[in-house]
Amino acid sequence: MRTAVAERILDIAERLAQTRGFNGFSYADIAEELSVTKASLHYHFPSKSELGRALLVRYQLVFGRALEAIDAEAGTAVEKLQRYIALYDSVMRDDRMCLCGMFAAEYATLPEPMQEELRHFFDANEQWLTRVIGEGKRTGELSLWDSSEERARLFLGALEGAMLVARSYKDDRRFRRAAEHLLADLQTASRSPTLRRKARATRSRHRT
Amino acid sequence: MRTAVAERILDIAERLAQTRGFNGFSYADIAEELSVTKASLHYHFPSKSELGRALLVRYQLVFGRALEAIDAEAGTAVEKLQRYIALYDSVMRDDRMCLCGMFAAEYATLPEPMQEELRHFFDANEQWLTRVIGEGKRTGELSLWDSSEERARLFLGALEGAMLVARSYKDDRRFRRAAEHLLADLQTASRSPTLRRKARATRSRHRT
DNA sequence: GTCTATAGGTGGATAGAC
DNA sequence: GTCTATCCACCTATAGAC
Repeated sequence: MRTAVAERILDIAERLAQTRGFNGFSYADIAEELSVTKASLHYHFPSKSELGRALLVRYQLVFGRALEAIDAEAGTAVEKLQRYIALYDSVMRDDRMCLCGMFAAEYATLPEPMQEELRHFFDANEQWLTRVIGEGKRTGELSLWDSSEERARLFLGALEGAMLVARSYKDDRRFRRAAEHLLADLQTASRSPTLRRKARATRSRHRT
Repeated sequence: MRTAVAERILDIAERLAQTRGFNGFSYADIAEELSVTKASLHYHFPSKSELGRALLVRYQLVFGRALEAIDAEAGTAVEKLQRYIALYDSVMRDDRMCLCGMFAAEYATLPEPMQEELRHFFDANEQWLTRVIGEGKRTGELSLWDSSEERARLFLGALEGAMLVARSYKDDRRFRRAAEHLLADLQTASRSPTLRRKARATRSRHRT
């Protein structure tokens, strides 16, 4: 179990990381906001690398619990995806970027342990989305011409990208619209014969 | 007209910015690669802020010319979008992130002149995409249930996000697949009555 | 234009008193 | 656990010789 001070440090560091990036804040920033010295912070998190890893581990834990709550409470696949989008939306409304989207941009500069945790986050999200989209496919709520996994990857990437761009305009409606349209596409992605031909063509291209 | 040395500095800075971010490289990095001293760099670009702005201005110029070339050479809207995607794909194959996607992540830490140039880049891209998608709509190549502008924003954001995530896996096929599926959605986004109802609902929600 | 030298600041991190 | 004091590496930027 982590101390209350450590949690406060993580809270502040998380917000700074989500707004300015991992390379965009320092121990001095946290220290000032918490009204302690930099040295005190090093007692709780000896290195910034360890602080960053702790941020990612906690973020995944919270995110994972949120996904479990969605599974427990939401009925249909569409409802689940709507609540998944709402998770991202609440981050945007707080003028933040998804922590992992932010770290993905800085990937090349991150210590290896953080890179590993980051991939783990994306893997877990893709797996959850793949499952939910697969459920929706089976129940007939969603109609895709491609695989649930491909669709999950597109979905995740598109949400991250929509956040990224919307932040430059400080316009969270931009994000919400993109998210809604993305979900609408899933619910309707064409059943036309033309489309099915394309799907076959795309799939065969990927096999090569 | 800019000197050859200034161009080389921009080339190196651009690659560093696209891989490590604007806050992820220093004058020392460029100096070492160019085998000159840091002081020499300041002769060409007095401050890092000005260097960053020069990067964005040149990037937009090159990108803008590429879009003009697409307009001149490509026939159909689908061909244009394919070539637009190819622009991003060539960046990915070089293990880079779109410069502007990268800067978008660091937005909060950028000097104001760079923030302005960044929004300008996204605006120009959205306008071009809006026009091309609108063309495809009129010719019947594309079938969307929402506006060309909304679709353009989703398209741009989704490409940026797909790049962002794919880079964490050093897997450019990930990006290509997402891009292909995104385009396929555009070519087919459902004509079903169910969809049209949804479109009306979405539009009315946005009016409020 | 490029160099040496350096200023002035901030980064992460540690030692040791309390 | 938190502090003061300090280290050293690195950052952007400038002065002035060549």
